[in-house]
Amino acid sequence: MDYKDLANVIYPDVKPIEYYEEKYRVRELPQGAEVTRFAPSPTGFVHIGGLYQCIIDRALAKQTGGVFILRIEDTDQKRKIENGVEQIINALAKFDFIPDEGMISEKEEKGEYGPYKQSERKDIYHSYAKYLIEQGKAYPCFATPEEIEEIRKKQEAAGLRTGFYGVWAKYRNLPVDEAINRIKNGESFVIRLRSNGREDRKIKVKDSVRGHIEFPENDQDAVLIKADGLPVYHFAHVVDDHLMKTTIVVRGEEWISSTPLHVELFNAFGFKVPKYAQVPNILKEEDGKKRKISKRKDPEAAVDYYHEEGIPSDAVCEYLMNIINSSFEGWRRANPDKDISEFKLELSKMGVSGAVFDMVKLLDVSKNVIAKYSAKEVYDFVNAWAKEYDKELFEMLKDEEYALKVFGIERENSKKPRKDLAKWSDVKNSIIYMYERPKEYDFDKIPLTDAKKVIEEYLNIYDYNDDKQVWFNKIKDVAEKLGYAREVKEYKQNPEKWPGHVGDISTVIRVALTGRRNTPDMYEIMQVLGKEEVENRLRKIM
RNA sequence: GGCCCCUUGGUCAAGCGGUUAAGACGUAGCCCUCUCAAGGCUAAAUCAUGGGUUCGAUUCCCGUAGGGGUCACCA
Repeated sequence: MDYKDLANVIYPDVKPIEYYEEKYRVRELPQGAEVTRFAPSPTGFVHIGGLYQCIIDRALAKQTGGVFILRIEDTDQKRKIENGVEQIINALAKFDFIPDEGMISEKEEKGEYGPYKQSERKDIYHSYAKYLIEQGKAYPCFATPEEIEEIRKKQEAAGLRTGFYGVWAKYRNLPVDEAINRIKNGESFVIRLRSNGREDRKIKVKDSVRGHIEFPENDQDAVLIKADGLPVYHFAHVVDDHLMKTTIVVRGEEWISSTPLHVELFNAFGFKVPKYAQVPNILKEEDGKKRKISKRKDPEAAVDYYHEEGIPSDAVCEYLMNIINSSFEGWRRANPDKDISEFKLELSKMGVSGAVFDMVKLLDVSKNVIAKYSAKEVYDFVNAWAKEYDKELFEMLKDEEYALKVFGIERENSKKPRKDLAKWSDVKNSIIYMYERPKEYDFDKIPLTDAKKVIEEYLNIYDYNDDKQVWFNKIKDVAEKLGYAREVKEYKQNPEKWPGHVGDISTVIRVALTGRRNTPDMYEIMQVLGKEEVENRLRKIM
């Protein structure tokens, strides 16, 4: 009885790995092309950190002529939720992340290197596990939870490292025939790596973001295949990324400490180790301390949050790109109209320390992004957002022609478009007065009787067809007639000479029209409201 | 606790042996302006700490502190 017999007892009916090695050929890609992959569990939840990784994955693939894969890591049944894959795909699609290859719906996929859902790759994992067993590089382990606990306690009592290694790896040297007997008796078991590593030897791993990292070799007989027959992450990662020809693994920094194991596994098979880019987490500041942004505590950890708030996905991506490569900001300034995909992302320029998520900065980025949209684009975005999240706004926007005029204020014919919108959820409040007449008026320091006089005078000379210059001169005329300074500058030089200046007069008109003291350009507002509405609103004061 | 990673203004950060230590967001002030949003200008604000190495350290090395990660039949 040898390892081969053992392997045959455990996995009698699987194909040899040569079959898969033959099936998944080397990709025909340009020199230097990167194959990247985003590999979430089907929890239905996309974390902002996941989006961050996707941006890197896609950028690397795109700028090198490579491939961006979406793979689903569903080897843990506990993590699975109904339609989790679909939800992830949809969430990513909202940010224009359409993978080149991999899952495209709950059950469908595209590409030649699948299946792209790990639960459907069981046979493949078994083939590779079998190969390792035949080589004596893996073995069945029958340790019960109680045994494992016992070992751990002994190790702790002795002040040693915990885990299955060296003499502690209880079933590592179990004779083959005994193992076979136990298996035939139906005993539950896992497959563990028979590690060759030594803790007193160092290995150096290159990380594309951090440079070289040195650690002790892995010497743990890590579990490869669980008792349920599904692989553990480490094993699936090695098999999948080898077979899918991944060239660079972008993943969170929590994986750094397991790379020695991964390297050992790649070496055990004789496979080429991919590059690793282990990226920092996005942090949240709380009570002066920084911590990883959390799914449970922080709503902004979920990418859906941004969609609900109406923060354009372009803005979120640009903000994240800022964190990935801070030179992006300068590039954007120099290339205001280029697509984000034209920016050349460089892993070596990436920050390594983990950035605190800054919502204020995001909103600022968002203002700039929105300022570049045309009235029609704004309309389409707002409309789509309102349809889902604000029925009242959606109804308000039914008259598209009018809405386009409203969104065109200080936008459409302006070289310096207004920058006051940061998210679609701000829209209603910022345009409501274009749809509803003011309910109350507050003229600030101007008494109501004076306000009425202003309106009365103004109504006499108001003409819808005036151009902006004439329009403004008429307001100045009203100011002068009522004894207010015609120019703000004059007023500032001798404030005691007048009760106020032209600005106060226009404030009266503004409040009468909109109920607000602060609005965008009043001339444009009046043009959009139209002659009749302007006159009606003004008369209402009287 | 072992191992590993990280540490420049409030935040994101440039820097890669000699700099007045960029820039952006935010904050404050001024200018512009019919108000606001912008825009322009200006200001305050940073190299965690102790040792080395060096003519010279933010930069290189070591220690310390602080933060984070990891030590699962979870990813």
